[in-house]
Amino acid sequence: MSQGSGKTPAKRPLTLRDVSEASGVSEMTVSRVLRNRGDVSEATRTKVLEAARELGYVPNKIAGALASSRVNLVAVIIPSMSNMVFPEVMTGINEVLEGTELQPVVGITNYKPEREEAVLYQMLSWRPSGVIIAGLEHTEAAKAMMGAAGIPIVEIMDTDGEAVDSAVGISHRRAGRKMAQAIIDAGYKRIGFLGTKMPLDHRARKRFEGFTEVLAKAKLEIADSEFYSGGSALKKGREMTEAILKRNEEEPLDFLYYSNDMIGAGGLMYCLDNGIDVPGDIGLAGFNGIEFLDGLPRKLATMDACRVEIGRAAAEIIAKRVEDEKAPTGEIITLEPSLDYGETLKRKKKPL
Amino acid sequence: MSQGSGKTPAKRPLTLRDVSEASGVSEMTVSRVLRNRGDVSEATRTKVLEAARELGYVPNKIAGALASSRVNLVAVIIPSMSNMVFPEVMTGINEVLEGTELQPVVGITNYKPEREEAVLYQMLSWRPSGVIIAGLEHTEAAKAMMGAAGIPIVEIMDTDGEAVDSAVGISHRRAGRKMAQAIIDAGYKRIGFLGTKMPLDHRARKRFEGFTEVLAKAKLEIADSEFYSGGSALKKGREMTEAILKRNEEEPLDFLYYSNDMIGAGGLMYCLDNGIDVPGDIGLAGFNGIEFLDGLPRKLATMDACRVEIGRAAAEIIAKRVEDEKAPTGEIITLEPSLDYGETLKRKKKPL
DNA sequence: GTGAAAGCGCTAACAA
DNA sequence: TTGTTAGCGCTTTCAC
Repeated sequence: MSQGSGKTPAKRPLTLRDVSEASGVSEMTVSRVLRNRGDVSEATRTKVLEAARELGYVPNKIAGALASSRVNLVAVIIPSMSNMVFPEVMTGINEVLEGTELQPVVGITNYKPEREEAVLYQMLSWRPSGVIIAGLEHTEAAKAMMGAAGIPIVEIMDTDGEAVDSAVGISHRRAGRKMAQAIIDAGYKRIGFLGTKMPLDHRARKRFEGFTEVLAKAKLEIADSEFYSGGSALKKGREMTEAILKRNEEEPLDFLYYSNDMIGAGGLMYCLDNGIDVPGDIGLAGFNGIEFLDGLPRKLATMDACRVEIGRAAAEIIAKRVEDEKAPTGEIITLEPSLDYGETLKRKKKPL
Repeated sequence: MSQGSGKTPAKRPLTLRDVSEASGVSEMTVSRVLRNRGDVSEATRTKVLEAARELGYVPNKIAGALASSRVNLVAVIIPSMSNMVFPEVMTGINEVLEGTELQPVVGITNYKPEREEAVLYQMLSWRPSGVIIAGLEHTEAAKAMMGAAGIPIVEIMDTDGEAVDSAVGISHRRAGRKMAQAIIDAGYKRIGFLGTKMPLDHRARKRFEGFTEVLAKAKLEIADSEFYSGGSALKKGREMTEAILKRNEEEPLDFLYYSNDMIGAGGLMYCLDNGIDVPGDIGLAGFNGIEFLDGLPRKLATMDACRVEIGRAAAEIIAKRVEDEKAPTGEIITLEPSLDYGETLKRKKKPL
């Protein structure tokens, strides 16, 4: 059976040569069999496969990759794994890569540019076949590395800016604008903003910019805002909502725009627990369109960030480029975020 | 600056030799500088570093790993990334590995043994320094591979069974027993069970077994049960709760035990929305202790699975073994799951 | 259909 | 402190 079970003590890892000797077939042919390359007679193929299984041989990809200068790894570099959004992007990436030889390898940056640079460097040192990386904002060094890597690079989530190579995402500015317009159309006037205290979350920033821009055109502005960092987002949503509402009792807010669905859900619960009429007294909206929202007592208005689709499209770009060296570079795919009114944002008062 | 920016067109990836030529220092010494190994004069060190930066050189770990037969990768093989529990395990693993040269590489199995086997094979073919893998149940082939790999293997989450090498986790049987005892002590009698339809989730199964075992000792048994698969767990929790309660109206249930916190949260919301007195009319409990629960209108009783701690301990075992070849193998660490009564499970009626 | 020779880009071990 | 010589385990290439 396996190397460990009996005869041979597990010391030196097995090599092709061991399989070659055990099967009486040359290393080269063993290699061919194991990779399903070239013509090999059924007889030798069987001999080799048997010997390999018998020994418990696991090929050494390090050596293989060095010799062939082909590495079937795709580096995926994202800020975090704990906020529901990136796991969904991963789902999309996996869906596509499962149909290929390519394997995703994930690196986490925690929204820190210098960490991103380090992770990218580590990843590139394994000479992956491609890179999928969140965002368009990177250190100069990171951009230089990606520019010089000579492999397909896909920047995801965001298309408001300059891509190194390809990009797939939504315009967060546009998402912010769209939400602002819906809120204005519904007749809300005193709008509060609640978000994360993350100067480095460029996408949240861009949404905010688009949002305020449209408000300004309607002669409105954010009436008050509240920021948090760390902790249970649901709980923070509650707490911030309570704080911002209490702070504005003399001149009450009539809408709360949350920078993500989780704090939005917390806010919704706070309102419901306190008998606040949503969306009558106050409207609410989040961002992301996480599946989770379906289970809430009332469906939160949100805007879908097309996460799975972004993952899929990004992986497809890489797969295509790996398959065909001459596939076009610099492809930019802008998805359209869709607004879900849920049950916490009134529809437009009157048609335009 | 970088290779791409100007003079040299990005074609062949840069090698040590390029840096060697650019700096007029031997390849060997360049290698030493880049790895901070051995004594190198400050002068040459500077020359080399400058040349490397100038060219935008990124070392080739494939070649390095092959030459040194050292790979600073730790394979982490887990069933899923989308249920809050494994991201937390990852947090623990990262915390520890960040202090070392080691890098985690994650593979996802979707609770499928054959997928696990394939992922393991892929991972081992990169000759990682260690493996952290969820669960104690694997295919025979997978166990053989791990046995023969000659690297530290840590099976995590569960300690009810035989480990290949080391293990860190809780006893899920014990967790089930403990929860059953608390429920019985609180005086509940008609207990419903709600869980996932996942024959391959061995840990859920073991909890269930421990749970029913203790009920049996108290001459009780599960009055009814409900299972789901896929979809929004929160929503499913609601739906299943409604279904199981309606189905038992003539002889009402007084406790619902959920196999995870997310469906438990859905059930809690259902009860609150429908004016059911929790934990008076009916008690509720989940499993996992996810941070998320803090934001609910009422804190759900749960049992902490020690996820971050498990990740930390597993990573520490690997790190120790990598550092010291002769560190002991076969270490088993059993953590104690702690019961959190929250606000949905009454305390014991009277002291024993 | 099969095998032999020559590296892939780096590092261990030794020499200078 | 620095350089030289052999590989690491595979695949490429070319010969048979």
